[in-house]
This record gives sequence, structure tokens and C-alpha cells, in this order.
Amino acid sequence: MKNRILTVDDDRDILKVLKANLELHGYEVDTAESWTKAQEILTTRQPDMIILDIMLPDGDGIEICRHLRKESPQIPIILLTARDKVSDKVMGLEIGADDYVVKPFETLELIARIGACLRRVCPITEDEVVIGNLKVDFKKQIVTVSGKKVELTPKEYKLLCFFINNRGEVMDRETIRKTIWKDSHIYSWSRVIDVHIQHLRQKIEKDPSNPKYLLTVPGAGYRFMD
Amino acid sequence: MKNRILTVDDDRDILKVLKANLELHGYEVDTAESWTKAQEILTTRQPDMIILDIMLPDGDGIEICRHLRKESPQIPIILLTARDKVSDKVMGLEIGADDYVVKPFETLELIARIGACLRRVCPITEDEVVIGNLKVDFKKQIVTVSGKKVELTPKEYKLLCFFINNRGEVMDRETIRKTIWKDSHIYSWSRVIDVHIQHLRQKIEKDPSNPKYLLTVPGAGYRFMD
DNA sequence: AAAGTGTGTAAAGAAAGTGTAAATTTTTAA
DNA sequence: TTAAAAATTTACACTTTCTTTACACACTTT
Repeated sequence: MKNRILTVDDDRDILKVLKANLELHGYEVDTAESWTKAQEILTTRQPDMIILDIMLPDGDGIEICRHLRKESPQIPIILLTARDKVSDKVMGLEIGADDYVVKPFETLELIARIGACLRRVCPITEDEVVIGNLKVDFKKQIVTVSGKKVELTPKEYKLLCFFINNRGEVMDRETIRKTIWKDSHIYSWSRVIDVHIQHLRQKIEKDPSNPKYLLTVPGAGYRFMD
Repeated sequence: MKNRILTVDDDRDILKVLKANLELHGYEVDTAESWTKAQEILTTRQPDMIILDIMLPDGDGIEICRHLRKESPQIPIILLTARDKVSDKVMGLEIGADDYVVKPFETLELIARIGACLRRVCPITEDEVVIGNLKVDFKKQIVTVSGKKVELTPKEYKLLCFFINNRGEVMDRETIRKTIWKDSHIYSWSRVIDVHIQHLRQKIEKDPSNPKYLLTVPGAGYRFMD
């Protein structure tokens, strides 16, 4: 079940590079050099994500983005732009883009952002996940340990889902902050994340001091065992 | 997903040796004895890299290189030449070659440069890298030696990743400092780097006193074998 | 051969990261 | 408005990691 990505950019070289790299990372890719071409493609099939250059020969990216949001609010959009002014960045996000990458961009960074965005937007396909004696019912939002229901606070539940969706991978504090805390500003020296991790451990781990699921990766972040 | 390399040289013996060695290292190889033949191949399929002899019967390598750069700027080029004059070397790089190897060359050196060049140009991070009995899982940040998990400290892990990403190339202490220690100021006479190298060796080498992977290049720095 | 340079290595003090409890602030719900 | 719940801050202990230092040894140069 590959995710399909539509990339819209007037620079054919960029399109070529993007297509190659995205396909290498397991995505199916449609490319369009103009907004007109993109619209044609959109009528035939819906992508799971759109990567949109803000500067196109036949339309203003900002307007296009706003339009897309109205037409297909469920498709996440990542904006590409040569401009790096903060005002643009803010505007891009305000009109509904999910992320914003400034050209020239590191391909790897873009790939990472695409992955993060897709996980964020279409996070869970299963209704429930069972890992060891831990069970999470995403529909009912019920977490059980050894069949016993566990009461989690909203933040704790979000954290747990986040880790389960990214199980196996190391999640650094900055990524956690960006995903769970989003725009609410947290000082870099804040220990909020660590404290919540402790709370979660106390609720889902048998021996919170020797966690089996929610592991510490010293100097890097945390990782959920799978 | 093998990388495809087009080698262009009028010496059939060299072509034969190169093809054999490159294929041994996991590349797919096309060969051409002339620029005309090379162009034919280029029309049918795009290689990931071109190794080009500067002396060809039917064209000047310098001109060809310039032409290739214009037509397919994304394909890296390594020039081969019998001449070892500095002026040629400078010119070769100025007209857009990515590297330059003087004949007669050590096959191993060429292989190393090809690897370095490809990594530089398409820095696609794999999820894991296996070198001998050493395995690094970048997503999980887990390092195993002969299947046994090895616990590395943050600095040690960063160092190892750095060396693996630049395997084959000599890394001098200043480059290491700039990459791993970044802005944290370290006195030029500090032995921190050496000490960490020792620690790493003790964790990943079978015989830390006779390292197999993380080699010392006296007077220059360290180099990770591949 | 002696001096000088560069690297290997062990040990110890300094620094940083993390676990954890408790206090405080903010949010939510009645 | 008030009480409970949740989120966040704070402080400190403990552990791990980093860095320095000192000296041994090998290799080069004079």
C-alpha cells in the first residue's frame, strides 16, 4: 500500500530529483510542471500528499494552496519556496499548508518531513494495536495492560499513540515537542517531556524503573520497543 | 538497488579490469570504448555515474565533460587521465568533474572515490548499514557486532555514524572536531578525539590494538575501512 | 643515539543527562 | 465560583558520559 505523492514544480530538474528520491523511499509519484497540469492529474486520481512549489508560471501558490484546502481538506500539503521570509512562512502555514520547506532544500530533510507529515495526518490504519500485554484501542481510545483498563490523561494518550506509530524508531525531544506540543512554546530546558514519559511509564510499565516498552536512548531521546 | 556506472576508456584491458572490479563491488557496469559508443548508451539509459578517460580517440575529454555537465548536470563524473599535471587537474575539476584519478591508478582507490562520490551526490540514508560483522541501524540507533548489541555513548555513536558515512576517506582531526564537536570549543592540543576513538575501538573491534575498521592514518587522522 | 613528534591507553575529576518526587500553575468540569 | 484533574515547573539525587591529564611507546628527524 504505497502512498501517492503529487509534486508540482516548474523546474524539471527538481521534479526529476524529487521523483527519483521519493520513489526510492517507496512512494508513488506524479509530477506536474504547472498548476494546469496538476489539476488534470487531480481529476483522475487523488494523491495522499501534495508537494507544491509556491512559485508557478500559471498561478500563485498561496492561492492554489487555499483553493486545495477548500476542495480537498484531507490531503496534506507541503509548500516549497525559494523565499525564506518569516512572513511567508507564517502565511504558508496559516492558509493551511501542513509544512513548509525552503529552497534549496536538503532532499533528506524533505523526505523526513513527508514521512512525519503522512504519519501525522493518516496516522493509524488499524483499529487496535497489541504489543505484549499492552493493548490500545484507537477507536474507543482505551488502553489496557494485561486486560486491565488504564486511565491516561490526554497528553499521555497522545504521547503513547505517537510512540506506537513510530515504534522502533528513536524519537528525539525536538520531534516529540513538535508533534505533541506543536505551537505551544516550551523552553528548550523544560523537563515536561521527561516528566510525561515518567507518568506514562508508571501507568503502562510493570516495573517503571526498568521499562520494557518505553526505552530511554541516552543523549538522543526515547524509543518504543516493538 | 544497484548503482549503474558507465565507464568510457579506449583501452579494452582497463575496461575489462574496471568492469570486473566494479561489479565485484556491487555496481552494474556499462562500458564504452569511444565517445560515440558512450553517447549511444546514454540515450538508452542514464547511469548514476560516469568514469571518463580524458584521452579518447574521437573527442577531447575536457570538452566531453563540459558537454555532459550541461546535458546531465546531476550525473557525477570522475575523470581518468594519464597526465598528472596540476593544471589538468584544476581544469578537470573546474569544468565540472567531481573527482579526478591519475593513471596508473590503484583500483581500490578508485573504488573508494566512487563510493565517496556517490554518497556525496546522492546522500540517501539507508536504514541500516552492514560492514563485515558490524551493523548499524540508524532508525533504532542500535549497533551490533556479530549480532551482539553494543552500547555506545552519544558521542561514540555520532563518531561511528560520521565514519561510516565517510568510509574509505581519511578524516583529519579538524574535520572531525568541526562535525562532531561543532561549536563546543576544544583546545587544539586536546586529546578528546583520540580517546573517543579508543573507546569506540574497544566496543566495535575484535582486537582494539589492531583495528580492522577504524584505522589510524599517522600524521593525518583516522579512516574507516570498507 | 638522542630529541622530538604523534598516537595508545589508563585513570580521575568535571560536566551533562536522566529519574523522580513534590510543589505550583493552568485547565477543565461541575 | 470552586474543586478536581491535568500540565508544568522545580529541585535534587544519581548515573553516565565527557574531558583532561599523565605517561608509555613507536616512529621520524637531526
